[in-house]
Amino acid sequence: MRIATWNVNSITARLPRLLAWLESTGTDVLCIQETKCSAEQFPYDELRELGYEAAVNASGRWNGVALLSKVGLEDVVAGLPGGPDYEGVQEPRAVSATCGPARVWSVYVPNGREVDHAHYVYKLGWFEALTAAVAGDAAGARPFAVLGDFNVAPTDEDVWDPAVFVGQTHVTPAERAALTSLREAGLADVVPRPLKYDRPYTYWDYRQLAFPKNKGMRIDLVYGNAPFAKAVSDAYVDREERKGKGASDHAPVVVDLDV
DNA sequence: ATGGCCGAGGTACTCGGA
Repeated sequence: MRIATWNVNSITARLPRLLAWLESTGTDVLCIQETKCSAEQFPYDELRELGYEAAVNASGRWNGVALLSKVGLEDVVAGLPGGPDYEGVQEPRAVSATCGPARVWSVYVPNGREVDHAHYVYKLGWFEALTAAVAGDAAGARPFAVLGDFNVAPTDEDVWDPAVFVGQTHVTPAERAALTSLREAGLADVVPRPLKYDRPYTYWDYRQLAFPKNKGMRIDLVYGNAPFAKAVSDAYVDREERKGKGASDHAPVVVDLDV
């Protein structure tokens, strides 16, 4: 089974590339972030024609997540149970379902904006609720994984120049400790291989030629429990999808499982 | 080739992204 995660930065803007990519890769399950669409705008029909069922948690121009599956989509939960509000709103940042042999979450963790900003406090609270919500499945015998845009670079090796990020979000000890807590709950960082260069970055800013210069970050992560991690036969970042006109600023992370 | 931001809402420009 092939499972992947991709922050598409608007499913409407990305639809032609998304459909072509799904067909060319034969992906069975895709976790999508930043759909940036309302529930009504979601392209169910186009995806159904390619054989995908969809579970969607989306409410407009910001955020929004989805799960696509060709191998079944059962017991869908929209949202993060026990998750915090931001400015009084439960934002659409999580959706989970059982896809064939695996239980899967698609998550779009809050950005945080600036260290100690209210959004940063929200980000840490969101991680805390996520860890509590997944603890049971993480310790279970069924293959289980949380995939998505975690908005944290796990180590200094996961940013193109650590000096540039000093004092900024995505690299702080508190954010990295949140990832450590997830690992302590039983999830392992399934690190993909890069298709070029030495580091498996998944995000490159649109500005200042960041992609051609490989000024990237690894912030799109696959956190799987032991049965999931044991089944991984390959994992890679599809940087080809970051090329050219009409690309997202994130590349897909693809994981092949023997299940 | 991979090239100096992009997308949504709404129709000027602001917000969010990391």
